[in-house]
Amino acid sequence: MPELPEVEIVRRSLDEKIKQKKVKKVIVRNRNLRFKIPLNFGRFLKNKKIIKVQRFSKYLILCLSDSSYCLLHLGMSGTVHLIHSNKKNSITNTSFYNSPELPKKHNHIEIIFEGMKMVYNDPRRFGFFQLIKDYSSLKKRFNHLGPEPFQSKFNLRYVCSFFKKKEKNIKNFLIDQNFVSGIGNIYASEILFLGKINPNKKVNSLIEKDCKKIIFNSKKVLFNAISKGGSSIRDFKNISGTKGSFQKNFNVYQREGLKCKRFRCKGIIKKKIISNRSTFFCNTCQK
DNA sequence: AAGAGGCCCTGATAGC
DNA sequence: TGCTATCAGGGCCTCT
Repeated sequence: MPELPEVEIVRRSLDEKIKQKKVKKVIVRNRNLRFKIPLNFGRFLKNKKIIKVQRFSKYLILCLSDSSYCLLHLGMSGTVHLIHSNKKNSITNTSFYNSPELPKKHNHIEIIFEGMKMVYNDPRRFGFFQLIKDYSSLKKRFNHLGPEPFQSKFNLRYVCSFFKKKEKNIKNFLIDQNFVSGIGNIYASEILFLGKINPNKKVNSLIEKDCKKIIFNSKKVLFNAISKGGSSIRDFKNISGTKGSFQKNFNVYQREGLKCKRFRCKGIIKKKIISNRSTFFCNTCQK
């Protein structure tokens, strides 16, 4: 599910629901995620308040009351569920309602608050939690990441200078988090379609106008996706169980063999594997 | 240094 | 029905 827009949707509902809540208890059911959940995980979180929930790129950041942080990355298949209990003060037992949304398998972590708990589910285990002791460690943790498309640092000078002398194709760069962070495999294809740029094009052959289009459309696609509640493919739902609808706005992603949606374009959408990831584009209007 | 490729996992679906 | 192969929204590591 998760590129920047989907993570932002999760962040918003999480922030609304658990802000100012105090962690009463943590249950680690399965420590095996991308990084093994450390043994002190529960102890670290217990009795701390969630001041707010922030996000950078595809990372959720739980800001804790002692100025430490708990990072959460959803990987490919991570989902967050909030389960409300009907009875207060009975958190030691299993007195929570089991939401119909909560999967039976792969519930790794439960963070229990007054009256509700947050459950992290992740079948493929590519997601992770990380405990960060202070702000400078948090900065360091994100050091390798490029700017988000929304940041002013993601500007023409930055993009052009990054592209100089680089031999990789543009699709590859859009999903390269060192270059720009938050764009994943779906939105990369969509961004290139809007700019009429062929995903195979080498970045050192892009002209300034192309770079401008990439910057503009990166913001546009992500912004639109957020405003539609993200994309729900394979039944992604947000925390409240509502689906996003941006998948209805896909121009190319998962549209192999279908007609190009661009006005007057007679092209057919092609699918090509570029650096091991499916890439969709119109080979007529994307030059 | 940059780029290609492989790997970490489970589950859904397609094809036989 | 049941097998196998392929693919999936990400990130990190190694090798050249």
